[in-house]
Amino acid sequence: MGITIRDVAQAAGVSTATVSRALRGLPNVDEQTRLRVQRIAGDLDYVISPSASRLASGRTGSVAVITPYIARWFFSTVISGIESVLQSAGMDLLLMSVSNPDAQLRQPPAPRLRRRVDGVLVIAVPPSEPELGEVIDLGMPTSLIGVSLEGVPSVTIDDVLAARIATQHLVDLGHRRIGIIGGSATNSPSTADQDRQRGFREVMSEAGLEVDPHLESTGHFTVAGGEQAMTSLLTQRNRPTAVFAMSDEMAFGAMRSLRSHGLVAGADLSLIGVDGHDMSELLDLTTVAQPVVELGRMAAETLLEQITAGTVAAAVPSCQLPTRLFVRGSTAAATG
Amino acid sequence: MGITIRDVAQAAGVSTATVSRALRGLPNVDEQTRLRVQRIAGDLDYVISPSASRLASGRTGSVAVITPYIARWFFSTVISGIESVLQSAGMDLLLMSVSNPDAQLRQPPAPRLRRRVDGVLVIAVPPSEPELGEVIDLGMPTSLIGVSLEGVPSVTIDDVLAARIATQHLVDLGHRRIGIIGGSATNSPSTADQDRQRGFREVMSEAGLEVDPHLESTGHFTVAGGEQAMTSLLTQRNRPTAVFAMSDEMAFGAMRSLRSHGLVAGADLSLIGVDGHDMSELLDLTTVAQPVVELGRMAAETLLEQITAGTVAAAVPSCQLPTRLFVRGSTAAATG
DNA sequence: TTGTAAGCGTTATCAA
DNA sequence: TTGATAACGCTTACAA
Repeated sequence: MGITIRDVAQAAGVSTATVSRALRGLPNVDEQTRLRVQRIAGDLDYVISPSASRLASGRTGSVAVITPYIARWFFSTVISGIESVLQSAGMDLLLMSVSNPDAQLRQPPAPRLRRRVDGVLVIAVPPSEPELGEVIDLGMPTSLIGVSLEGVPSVTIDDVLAARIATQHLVDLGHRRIGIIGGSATNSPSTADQDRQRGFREVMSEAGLEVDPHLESTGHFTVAGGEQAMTSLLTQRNRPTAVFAMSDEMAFGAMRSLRSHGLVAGADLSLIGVDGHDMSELLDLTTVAQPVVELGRMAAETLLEQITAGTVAAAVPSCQLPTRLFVRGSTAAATG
Repeated sequence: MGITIRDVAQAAGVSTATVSRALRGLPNVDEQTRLRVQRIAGDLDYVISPSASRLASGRTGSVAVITPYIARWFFSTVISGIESVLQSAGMDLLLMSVSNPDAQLRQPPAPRLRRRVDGVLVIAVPPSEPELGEVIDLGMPTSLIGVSLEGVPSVTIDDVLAARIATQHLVDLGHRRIGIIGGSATNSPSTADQDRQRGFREVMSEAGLEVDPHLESTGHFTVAGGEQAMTSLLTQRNRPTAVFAMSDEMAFGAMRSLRSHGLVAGADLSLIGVDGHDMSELLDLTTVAQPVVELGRMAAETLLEQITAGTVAAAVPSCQLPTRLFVRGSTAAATG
C-alpha cells in the first residue's frame, strides 16, 4: 500500500541512493537523472517516509513550540508568526502547552522533547519555572520569546523601556498619583513583569514621584485579574488619577471595573496598557505596542539558523524588537 | 551519545523485545521483569526513539491540526481544547495553517500529511475549498470542527438554531427592521455562514418580517469587516433598529462603527453576535455562545477513537453541541 | 514469559 | 556520477 524509494529506484532504473540524492536536491546528480527520477516519483505518487528518513539521518525536521497558553492573544499571535516561518522552511511544528496555573496535571515538557525535535521555541515561560531549566539543559537549539536568560538566544522587547514609555506618557500628561497593575507579585514573576515594574519605578523616581504601595496591584495578566486590580485601586481612600497596566488584557479588565464604578477611562482616570492587542484600538486604549508576530518570526528564524549551523551558536543572538506608543482616548491630561 | 533499547536490554539482562514490551505496558511480561526494566531504563535515562518506533510500527503517534487561522479567537480556543486531549493521550500535535485570503503562498496540506500523522483535525475550512477535499481523500481518520460534510465525522453547533435564537431574541424585543452582518456572500461561504443566514431568514419569515436586501452586509468574520458592514448599514436611508452579526468579532467592529456615528449599542440600535468571545462580556455584547473549547476536545476524542479503532468508523459520529444565549446590554426593546 | 531475527524505509559511507 | 550496503533503533511475528 505504500510506494517506497525502492519502487521509484526500480522504475527509474537507478539505485535507491540515487533516488534519495535526486529527490533531496543534493549535488553530484546528473540533471537528466534527477529529472527522470523526479518525474517517476511524481507519477508513482511517492512520498518519502518521514520516520525512515529521520531514523536514518538523525534529523527530525521538526520544532517544538512550548507555551503556557494557546488561546491567549499574545501567545496565539506569536505562534502564528512562528508557524509562517517554519512552514516556509518545511519544518513541522509540534505544539506543546506546559503547566500553567489553570492546568490539571500535565506532562513535563523536557522528556517529550528528546529525540523528537531539532529545536525548541519557548514562549514566555518564567525563568523561575524549573521546567524551563529542564528544557534548556537538553542542550538542543533553543530560542526564547518574551523572556531572556543568560546564555540562551532570545527575542524580546525592551520591557524596561516599554514601561518607561508608558509611565512617561502618564507623567507627561501631568499625572502625579499613578497606580500600576502588574502580573504576580509572589509566584514566578516573569522577566517582563519585573522589567516593566522597574521601568515604571525608574520614571516615577526620575519625575520625583512617589510610588504609593497602596497603588500597586496585580492582575495576573488576565482580564478578570485586571478588573479586580483596578477595583482594589479604586477603593483606596486616595485614588490614582492614572494607571499603568502591564498588559492590554489587564487594562481591558480595568476598563470594566471603571465602568462599573461609573467612571470612564480618559475622562475620569487615565489608563495605559502594553501589547497592542487587536482590541485595544476598538476599546480606545492607549498602549505601548510590541511587534508580536515579528517576535515569533524572528525567534523561529534564529532557531533555524542554530539548527542548520549544526552547533549551538557560540555568539548568542539575543535581540530586542522596538515598541511603539499608540496614544488613544484612554489617556488624557491630568485635571487640575 | 544515545542510549538505545539494546543498552537497556543488556543492562537488564533481557532481550530488546522484552524491554520494548515492558516499557510499553504490553501484557505477557512478568511484573518483576517489567519493574526491573523500567527502573534500569530510568537509571539509564533512556528515551525511546520516536522515529525508530514509528518506522517499525507504522504508527506516527501524531495528529495534524489544520486551520486557516492561528491567532483568531475561535481558532486558537479550539486548538487549546484539542491540545489538552492530545496531550493526555500522549499524541503529538502538528500545527498546520492552510491558505487563507491573507496568506502568501502556502503549501497545500494534503501532501504534508501523508505518512506523517495518524489522523487529521480540520477547523472551519469551507467545504468549497479544494484543499479540504484533498485532505479527506487521503482516507485517514479525520474530524471536522465547525463545518460538516457528508460522510465525515464532525463536531459543530447547530448554526441554523444559533441564528434562530439570536434573531428571535431581536424579534421578541419588538424589532421589525433587522439587519444582518454575514461572512462572505461570494467566495467560499462556510457552512456556518450559510446556515446562520438560513436561521435568520427562517425566523424573519416566521415573524412576518421582510429581509431588506439593503440590510444585508458582509464582514468577513473580522473586526474591521464588521465595522465596515455596520457603516454600510448605517448609511442606508432607512436604518435598521437591530442587527444580527454572525460573529462576535464582527459585532465588535460594528460597535466601533456605531460609536463613530455617535450611537451606542443597546440604546440606539440593538446588536447581537454569535460566539461567546472572551471580550463579549467586557463589551456588554449580547451573544449566542458556543462551547468552543469543547468543540475542540470533542473532535479530538472522536478522532482518537477512529485512530484506535483502526478503521474509519462505519457509523460517522457527527455531533452538535448546544449553544446558549447571553443577554447583555447591547440589545434592548425596540422603542416605539 | 522470553528470545530470535526479520523487517520498517531511509541515509550515508565507501567503492567503483 | 552512480551503486552496494551497512547502519539507524525499534516492533513484532514466530519460536522456544
